[in-house]
Amino acid sequence: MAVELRRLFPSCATTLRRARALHALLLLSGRLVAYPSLTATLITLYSRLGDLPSSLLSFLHHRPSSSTTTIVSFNSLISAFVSHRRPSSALSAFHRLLSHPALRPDAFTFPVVLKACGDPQHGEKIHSLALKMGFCSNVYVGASLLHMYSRFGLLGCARKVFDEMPERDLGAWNALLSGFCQNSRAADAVGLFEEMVIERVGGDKVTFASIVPIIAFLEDQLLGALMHVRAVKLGLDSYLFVSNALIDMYAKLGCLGEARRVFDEMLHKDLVSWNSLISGYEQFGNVSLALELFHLMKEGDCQPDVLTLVSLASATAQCGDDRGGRSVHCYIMRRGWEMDDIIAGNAIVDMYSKMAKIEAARNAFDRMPVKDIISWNTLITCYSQNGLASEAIEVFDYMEKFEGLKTIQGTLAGILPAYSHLGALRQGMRIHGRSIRIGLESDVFVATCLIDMYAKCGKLGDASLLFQKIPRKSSGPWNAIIAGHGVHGDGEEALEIFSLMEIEGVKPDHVTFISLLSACSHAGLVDQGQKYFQLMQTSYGIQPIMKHYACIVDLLGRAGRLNDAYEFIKTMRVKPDSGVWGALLGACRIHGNVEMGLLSSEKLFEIDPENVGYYVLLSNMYAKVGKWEGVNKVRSMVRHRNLQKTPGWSSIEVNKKVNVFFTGNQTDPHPQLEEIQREIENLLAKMKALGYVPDYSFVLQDVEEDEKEHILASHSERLAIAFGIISTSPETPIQIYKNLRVCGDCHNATKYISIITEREIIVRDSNRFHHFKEGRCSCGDYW
DNA sequence: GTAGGGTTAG
Repeated sequence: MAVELRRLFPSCATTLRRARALHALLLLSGRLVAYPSLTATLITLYSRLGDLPSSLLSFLHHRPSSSTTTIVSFNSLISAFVSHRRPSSALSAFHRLLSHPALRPDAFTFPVVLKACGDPQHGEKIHSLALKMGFCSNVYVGASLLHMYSRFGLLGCARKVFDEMPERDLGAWNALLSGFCQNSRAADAVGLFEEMVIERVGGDKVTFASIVPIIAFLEDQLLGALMHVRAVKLGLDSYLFVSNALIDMYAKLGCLGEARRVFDEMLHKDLVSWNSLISGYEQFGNVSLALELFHLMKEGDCQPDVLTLVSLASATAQCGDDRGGRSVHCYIMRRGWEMDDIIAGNAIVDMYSKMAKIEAARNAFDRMPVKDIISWNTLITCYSQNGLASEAIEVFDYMEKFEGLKTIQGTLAGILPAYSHLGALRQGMRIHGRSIRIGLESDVFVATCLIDMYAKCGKLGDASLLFQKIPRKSSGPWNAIIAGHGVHGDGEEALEIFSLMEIEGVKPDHVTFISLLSACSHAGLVDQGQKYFQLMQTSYGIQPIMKHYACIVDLLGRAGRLNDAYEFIKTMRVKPDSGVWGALLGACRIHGNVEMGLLSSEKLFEIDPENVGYYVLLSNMYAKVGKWEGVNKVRSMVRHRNLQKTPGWSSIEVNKKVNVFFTGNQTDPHPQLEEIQREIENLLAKMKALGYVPDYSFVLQDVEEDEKEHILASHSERLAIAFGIISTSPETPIQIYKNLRVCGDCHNATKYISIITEREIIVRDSNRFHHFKEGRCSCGDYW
C-alpha cells in the first residue's frame, strides 16, 4: 500500500497546493502513521516543490516513536535543508538523529551532512564519526569527503582520502579532479587527468566540464585543442555543460573564433553559454561584438543576469562610453542587483573607476549594503589608478583597522602603486614584508608592483634583485623593470633587458614597447628607439597605439629634431591626441622653438582646453626665450578661461613618515616650517656665493624681483629638500617626489645644494628621475 | 524510499 501511494505522489502532487491537500488527506485518514515511509516521500516532495512546511519542520521538535520515524525520513529532511541552503538546520537535524534512541545514521546520511559542514573542523569530526561507524568504504561517502576537504582548500587531506579508498568509481575521481580545478591547481588537475588515462578510467561529461575551463590558466592552446578532440571522440561535446566549458576555455585563451564555433554549433544554449562568450569578447577588447551579442541574447529567449551585466560594465568602461555606463548602472539598479549582489556592486565601482569618475565610484561603493575584500580592493585601486595616492592609503588603512578583512593579491596590487606614486619607500617595504608573510612575494602581479615600487622609490638595485628572484614567463615583470631603468635614464640597460626577454622567449606586449621607447627617449637613444618602433610592428605584429606615437614624438623632440617630430605626426594614420601634441610642446620648451610650440599648443587647447599643464608649458617656453608678452598672454588666457592651476606639492619620507609640502603658502603648515625656511635662507646665501643666479622666468606671477626670489624659495621641492637636510644625518641621500615637473630654477638650485651639502639628491617628478650628485644631474638638463 | 562528482564573475 505504501509503495503504491509513493508511486502515485509525483503524478498527483504537481503543485504545492495539491501536495498540501494530499498531505492533509493522509493525516486525516491516519495513513501517515500507518505507513511511516510516506513521511520521507512527503518531505522530498515538498522540498522539490520549493517549500518546507512548518508541520514537517516540527518533526524535529516532537518526539517521534521509533515505529513511525525512519532513518529515511531523517535523511530526506537533512537533504531538504541542505538544498534549501539551511546548513545549520541540517546539522541540528543530524544531531537530533544522533541522540535518537532507536535510530542511527546510515551510509546515506553522511554525504548530505558533509555538504552542510561550514568549517574544516566540523568536517573532520563528521569524517571520524563516519570512520568509526564504518561508512568510509562507501564510494558515495568517500566522494563526499573528497568534496568537503576540497571545499576548504585542503587538497592534501582530499588526496589522502582518495588514496585510502578501497574502491574508486568515476565519481570519486571526478570529486578529486574538481577539487583541484576549483582551487585553481591546474597542473595537479592535469596530472590527475593523466593518471585517469593511465588507469584507463574513461572520463565522462563531469570530468570534462571540470577540467576544460582550467586549461586556460595554463595558457596551453595545444592542450585545449587536445581536450576538445578527446571530448568529441567520446561524444561528450554535445552536453551543455561540456560545450559551455569549451566556450569558456577558448574565450579565456583568446581563441574567440573557436569559442564562437562551439557556441554556434550548440542546439541548446543557456545563460552560461552566452555569458562565457560575451565575457570573452569583452576581455579581449572586442567591445562591439560583446554588445552585439548582448542584444542578440535579449532578442532570443535568454534573459541577462548579473554576470552578463558585469561583462557589459567592463565593456562600456573600456570604450569610455559615459551614456553606456549610466545605462548599465540603471539596468542593474532597476533589477535591484545593486543592493542584492556584491559582484554587481563591485562591477559598478570598477566601471566608474576605469572611466575616471571617482565620485560616482565612491558613491556606488558607499551605497553597497555589504562589502567584501574585492569591494575594498576596487576602491583602493580606483584611487591609486586615478592618481589619488593619499586617498588610496587612507582607505587601505581604514580597511585594515576596522574591517578585519584578509589581505589578498588584489589588495597589495592596489595599494603598492599608491606608495610608489608618493615615493614612500618604507611603507612600500612594509607591504613587501607582508607579501612575504602571506606567501605572495612570488605572485607575478604583486611582484610586478613591488619591482615598480622599488624602481620608483629610487631603489633600482632592489628592483633588479627582486626581478631575478621571481618567475618571469609573462611580460609584466619585464615591463616593470624596463620602465624602471627608463625613468632612471639607463636606456642601455633597458635595451639589454629587452634582448634578454627575447632570448628567454617571453612575448612582449604593447606596454613593453611603451617602456622601451620611453627609456630610449630619456636616454637620447634616437636610432634605437626608431628601430624598435619598426620592430614592434614588423616582428611582433603590434599596431602602435597613441602612447607609442607620443613616445616617438618625445624621442625625436628631446633630441632637438623638432621638424622630424612634426613630420612624424603628419604621417600618423590616426588623429593625434593631447599626449602626442604635449610631447611636441614639451620638446619645444626645452629647445625654445616658439613657432612650433605655438602650433602644438593651439592643437592642445582645442583637444584639452581645461588642462592647465599645457598653459604652464607654453608660458615656460616663452619665458625661456625672454618673450614676456607671450607669458602675459598665456597668463590672461588662464585667468580668462577661469582655470585653476594644479597645486604643486612634494613629498619626502623621513622616519617612516611621509611629509607633504605645498608650493607657496602652507594651509596646514609643517611643524618645523620656520626651521626649514631658515635652512633655505642659509643655503641660498651659500649658493649665491658659488655663482647661483635665480631664474625668474619660472615665476609666473607678475610681482617685484625680491618677491620673485621668495616665491622660488617657497617651491614645494625646495621645502622638501631643506626638510630632508635638517632631519637626516649628513651624507644620507635625500629623495623627494614632486607631483608636477620639477621647476627649472629648482633644478638648477638643487645642483648647487648637492655641492654644498655633499649629498646625493634624488628628485622624482611626474616625468622621470633626477639624480643630483656633485653639481650634476643625470638628466643632462634635458627633462 | 534517501546519497557523491560538473560550466560563467567583480
